[in-house]
Amino acid sequence: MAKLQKSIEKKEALINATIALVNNDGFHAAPMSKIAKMANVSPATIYLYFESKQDLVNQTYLEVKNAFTTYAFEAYDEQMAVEASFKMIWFRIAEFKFRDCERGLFLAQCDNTPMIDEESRQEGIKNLKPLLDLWKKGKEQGIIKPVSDYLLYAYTVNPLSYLMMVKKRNAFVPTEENINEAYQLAWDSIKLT
Amino acid sequence: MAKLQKSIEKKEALINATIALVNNDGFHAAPMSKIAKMANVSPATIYLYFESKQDLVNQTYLEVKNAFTTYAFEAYDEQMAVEASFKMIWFRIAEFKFRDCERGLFLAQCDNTPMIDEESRQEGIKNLKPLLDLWKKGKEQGIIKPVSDYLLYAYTVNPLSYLMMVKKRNAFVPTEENINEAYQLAWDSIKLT
Amino acid sequence: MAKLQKSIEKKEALINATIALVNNDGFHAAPMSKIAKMANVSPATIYLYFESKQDLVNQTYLEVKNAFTTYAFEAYDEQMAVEASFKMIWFRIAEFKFRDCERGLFLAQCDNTPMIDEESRQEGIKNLKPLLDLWKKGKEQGIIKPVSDYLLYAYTVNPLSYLMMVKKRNAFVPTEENINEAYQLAWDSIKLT
Amino acid sequence: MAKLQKSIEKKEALINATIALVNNDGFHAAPMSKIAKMANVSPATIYLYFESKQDLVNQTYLEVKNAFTTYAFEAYDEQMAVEASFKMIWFRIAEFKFRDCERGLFLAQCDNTPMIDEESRQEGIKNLKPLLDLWKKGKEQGIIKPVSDYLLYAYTVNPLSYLMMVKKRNAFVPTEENINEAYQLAWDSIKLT
DNA sequence: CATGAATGAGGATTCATTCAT
DNA sequence: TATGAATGAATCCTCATTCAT
Repeated sequence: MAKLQKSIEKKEALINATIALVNNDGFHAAPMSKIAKMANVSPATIYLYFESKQDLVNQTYLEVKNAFTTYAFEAYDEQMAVEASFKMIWFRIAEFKFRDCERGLFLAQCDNTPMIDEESRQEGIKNLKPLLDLWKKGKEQGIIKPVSDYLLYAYTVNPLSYLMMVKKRNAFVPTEENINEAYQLAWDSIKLT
Repeated sequence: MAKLQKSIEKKEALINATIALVNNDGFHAAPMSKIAKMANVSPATIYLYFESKQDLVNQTYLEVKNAFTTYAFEAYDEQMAVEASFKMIWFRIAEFKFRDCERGLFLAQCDNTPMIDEESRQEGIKNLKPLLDLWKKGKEQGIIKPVSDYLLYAYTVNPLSYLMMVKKRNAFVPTEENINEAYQLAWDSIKLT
Repeated sequence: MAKLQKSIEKKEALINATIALVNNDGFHAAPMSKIAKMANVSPATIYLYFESKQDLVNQTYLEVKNAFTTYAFEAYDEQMAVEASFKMIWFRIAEFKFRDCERGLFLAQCDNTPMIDEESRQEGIKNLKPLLDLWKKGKEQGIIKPVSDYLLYAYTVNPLSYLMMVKKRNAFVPTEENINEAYQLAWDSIKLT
Repeated sequence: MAKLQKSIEKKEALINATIALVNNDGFHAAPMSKIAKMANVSPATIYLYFESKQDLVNQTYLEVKNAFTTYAFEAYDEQMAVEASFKMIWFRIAEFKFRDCERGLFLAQCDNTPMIDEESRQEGIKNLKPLLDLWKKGKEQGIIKPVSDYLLYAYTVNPLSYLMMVKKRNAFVPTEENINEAYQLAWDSIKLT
């Protein structure tokens, strides 16, 4: 229906505005009035879709996190070999982050900041299940080091957040080749032997 | 002199309060009034030591970054072998971060947020020179992968920031053994062969 | 429309409050909070109508200056003789100042104080054009002394500001007769022969 | 004594600083700290010489007003004819104001602003006695118009304040000849016949 | 006398949120 | 549903004044 459609579009616009503004200035410099203006909406309208600023940010986080993991695991197939699976997922993660730079950056800032409710954070983590399953299998098969998932995450996925950051600041803009190198570092880090 | 001493103590107290409050609530929820209260001074007093809130945060960042790198490179000796050097530095970094958790966390938040002036950020980066020198040597000697320093940093030092974060949230509190594992992941990631 | 009407009323109320408070206490003792209270609005509301305190004062000045000159020159007719014109304008000026004492006083304070932006001051001066034209004609016809307009202004219009001041302080409350005398002083001052 | 001397110098410096700062920015933008700095003195020191900021400004006013009238009436001689006396006094007033521009301006601002205590204002007015006496004599002798002293003041002395103002703003810088013209306007204004 | 450090009260301004329409 | 206007609470910061030395 047209009405529902418009409603969804407005919500989308608000979420996009939130991402853009929080990315540039941080949470504390992204006032509701600016978000509203950027989304071509009255400040009051935001409260038709979100309960509060916190809620807006939380939902934005979840929305992006969902898109992120959906994309990452879209082609995932439990039948594939561990290393191949990991490689594919890792590259899809990288692809998402570097292609949709704004969204990737936003996630990074959420993950490194007391900006998101603990509840939403937990919610976001659930999405990673396929990756954790894969790691479990990898460990069982003696392909991946038998260490905490937190360590595996810290050394494979999280570095990409850092690289996003420096890219955003134009300190280091990674090339295709750099991405390949990065994958190698990630895999060498966690693979057994 | 007693006066100078007191002055230094007050500045120290303000910096500590800033770290604590920014860690818990983020920049946007760390008002000057709270910082003042926590440091047992009047809000107006802050402005005797710092020009503005931004200046306070910048200086805090630099202070901590200095303490951090000073500690990390304290025992560094150019004569040592590359791997041994790296291991020592890495462990000192880890030690600093996990021992002085608050400061480690504060740095992580500064590094992943548009909270710090670009100028101060640049200033902070300069301190890493010894590590960059070491990597250069390592690459020349064929011990470390010939990739950008940004990649090496992303896969050795930055993961520690992530681990700090999850520790702070009590999601995963690393043991001594975990630290050792983490080092192994870091080294395996960047070493050549 | 009712909404627009209310909006205008509110702006009016703010301007009136500004005039009253600046008159009594001077710019430095007319805080936005007091102005808001006197106008029966929240401090924040002021910023819906004015960009800043400076803007509020500038606009108030221009508003009053406009009302003032509009009134002064309303009945002005270029065809009239110079002396008659001058007399009429002078009396209208006097009438405005003494009838709407608050506004007259406010202008006087603005004109004798570094309170108004230079830009707004220039804007306000433009309104005087009819008087300057009249003086030009008077000089050409040998009726008015051939001296700078600044001198003519200083000896005809500005004295009224001074008289406002002393009236406000209840030092000397001019009667109808005093006004007539004042006019005589003004005219004798600038007329030729 | 050297000590007393130094004390007087300090007070003088404070008064000069007050004049300069109030002239440029108005009372509200002349903080004690700036005044202290300009006088090369600690803020606390001001309070050894003046009870409060208000007291400082009041005393500055009286000091300047005294200097002003002292100079104006210095050569006054009751025996002289009325017109000659008036001319002399008027020119000394003009001379003071235009030579010591800063002080002249300061007086003008004090006289047109609720900046000075009523008490100090009254005190300052007393100094004008010689001029009032002269006017009285002039009226008795049928030389000066029989109107209120306030009117006479408004049309002879006060215009000079206005001319100071425009000079300060570089709108109109009076020449020697302009001053002579101004005197003529003043005298024509109040003289009888 | 003189001061630099310290501060409580208050200033302008902004912001998340609400309400009348 | 959508809004522009409105606001109380809070934010950063300044200032006149005081106090320990």
